[in-house]
Amino acid sequence: MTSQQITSFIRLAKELHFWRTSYELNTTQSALSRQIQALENELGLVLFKRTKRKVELTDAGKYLKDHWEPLIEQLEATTAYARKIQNGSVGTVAITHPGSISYKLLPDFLSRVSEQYPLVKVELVQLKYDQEVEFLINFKMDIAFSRYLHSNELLECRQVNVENFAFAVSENHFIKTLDDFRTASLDNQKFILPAHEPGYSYADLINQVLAHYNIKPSLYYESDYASTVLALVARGLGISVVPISASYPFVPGVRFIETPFELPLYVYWRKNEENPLIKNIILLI
Amino acid sequence: MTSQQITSFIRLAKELHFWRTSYELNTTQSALSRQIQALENELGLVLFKRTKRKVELTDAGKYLKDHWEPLIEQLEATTAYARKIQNGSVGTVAITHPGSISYKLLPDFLSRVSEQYPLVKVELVQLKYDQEVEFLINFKMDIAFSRYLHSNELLECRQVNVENFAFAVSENHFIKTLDDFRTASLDNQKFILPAHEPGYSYADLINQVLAHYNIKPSLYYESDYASTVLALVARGLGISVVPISASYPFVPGVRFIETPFELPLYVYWRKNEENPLIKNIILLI
DNA sequence: ATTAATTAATGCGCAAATCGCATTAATCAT
DNA sequence: ATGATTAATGCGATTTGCGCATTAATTAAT
Repeated sequence: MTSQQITSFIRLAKELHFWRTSYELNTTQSALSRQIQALENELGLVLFKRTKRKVELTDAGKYLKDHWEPLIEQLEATTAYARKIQNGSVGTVAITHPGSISYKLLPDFLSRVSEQYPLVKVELVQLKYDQEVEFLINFKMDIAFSRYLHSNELLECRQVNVENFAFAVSENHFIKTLDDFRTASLDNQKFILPAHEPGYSYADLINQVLAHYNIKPSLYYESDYASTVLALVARGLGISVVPISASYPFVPGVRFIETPFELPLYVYWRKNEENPLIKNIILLI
Repeated sequence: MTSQQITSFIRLAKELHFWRTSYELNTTQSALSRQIQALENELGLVLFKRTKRKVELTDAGKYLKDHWEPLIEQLEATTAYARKIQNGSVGTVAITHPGSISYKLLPDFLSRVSEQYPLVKVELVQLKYDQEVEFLINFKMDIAFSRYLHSNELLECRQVNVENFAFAVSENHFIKTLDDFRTASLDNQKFILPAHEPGYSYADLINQVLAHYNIKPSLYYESDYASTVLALVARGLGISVVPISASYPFVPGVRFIETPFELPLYVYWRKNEENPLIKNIILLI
């Protein structure tokens, strides 16, 4: 049984005229006639009552006309969907990202994704920096935006952009400008910073900033999540150093003081990624 | 696209082994390999990732395996049902019958029908005798059980059985035996009889019965429906003459007095009936 | 009643597809 | 390094499918 036979049958069942139907199907009357004969033989069914003059459906033929048509449509819809899977315009992509980009860069990116690939589902996760590589390699994540410079043979890496660091201080804090950091004494100030593990690029960059202003933070809270950090700053619990993009949403009670120090953002993915969907998404970045 | 290709694909998608699958499908490995290739080419899809050593599904292949299988099953179920329609084990038959056979003969017959053809639906109607032929010819009815002897060129007729007439009298009526009909005077008795149109066999037969007992009913109610007639008799509104089978259900308040007069039952259907279902049902009678 | 027109089936020849056999090439296990 | 496994492929034989032309049946028209 061929899909062609079935579609021919359905068309003929509607037209009830061999010659006209064969013309519409871009074939000859003889071919159509024999296709239908073959179908009837194979199924052991008489689909049409034919005279030399008229063609009409049998009861069984009527039934099959009604019930095959939606099936064939479904069949075609299914293969069409499979084709979308294959060319990567359908599926799910898991992305991990630092909290700071969720205000501007990530939404911009996601709106481009859903514009180009409306059927694609994106799973967003914020991972700690030390899990990023592992989750990519284990296929738990597909794409990682990261502030950190990882070097791994299995991963590809590109720098996405650069932005400046900013101090985040409470609105009421006596430090209000960048100059205040140079002049004022900061010995008693608490700092709220991400986990400080030497050898990791992000921590190193923050240290550079602090060092430039002669800050040696002795007391601080520790958090890797921008939203948490800023909430603590707003409550006057300390000063933090964050990417300036963390200031995009209005954060009540927090003053951002931009520094000239720069912070890159990287994106990582598996080398030789085979999934066409993920390849497509990466091309969008 | 062939149904064979699809079933081959599904089997291979389960086995993930060309040689074994081809063996199960009673064909050769080369044939199967090329079938799958042809399918992939036609659809523009890569269904399997093959190495010389291993076969595994692509994402698109996985999707199609999951979604094609139920479709194919439905397709087969559909043709199977169509085959039932063709051989007449599925469909609807409209039957008209006199009320009196609905107690014994008709239920017996219907239980044989639903035993042999469990999927067949039967529509039961009680028509007046003068509509029976018309409705058969107009395809409003398919089979007619009738007490009447119609002669029509387009119809076939067989006698189904013969039963006796019986008088139906109220329980309290002074007439209690057949002898009472010979001896008692019945001049003032009301009779409840079907429409009395001369020339119709059933009416004639009843007249014969009445004549034999020297009854000349002058006053009577008229009804063609057994259940109505008996209800009137039970209320003491008159005497009736009915087929003895009308006594099968317990009819409170009615006494049946069997006579030796016989009454045939006929069955009618269209000559050269084409519908295989109706032909099958008629064969059951 | 005869003729013409319509229309589905069919015989025939050719082209294309399919199949099975045997072989090849890649991969895995030992 | 060797042998075993396994999917792809070249090749020849067969089958299938198509188009053309014709046939046969039926309807419409004269």
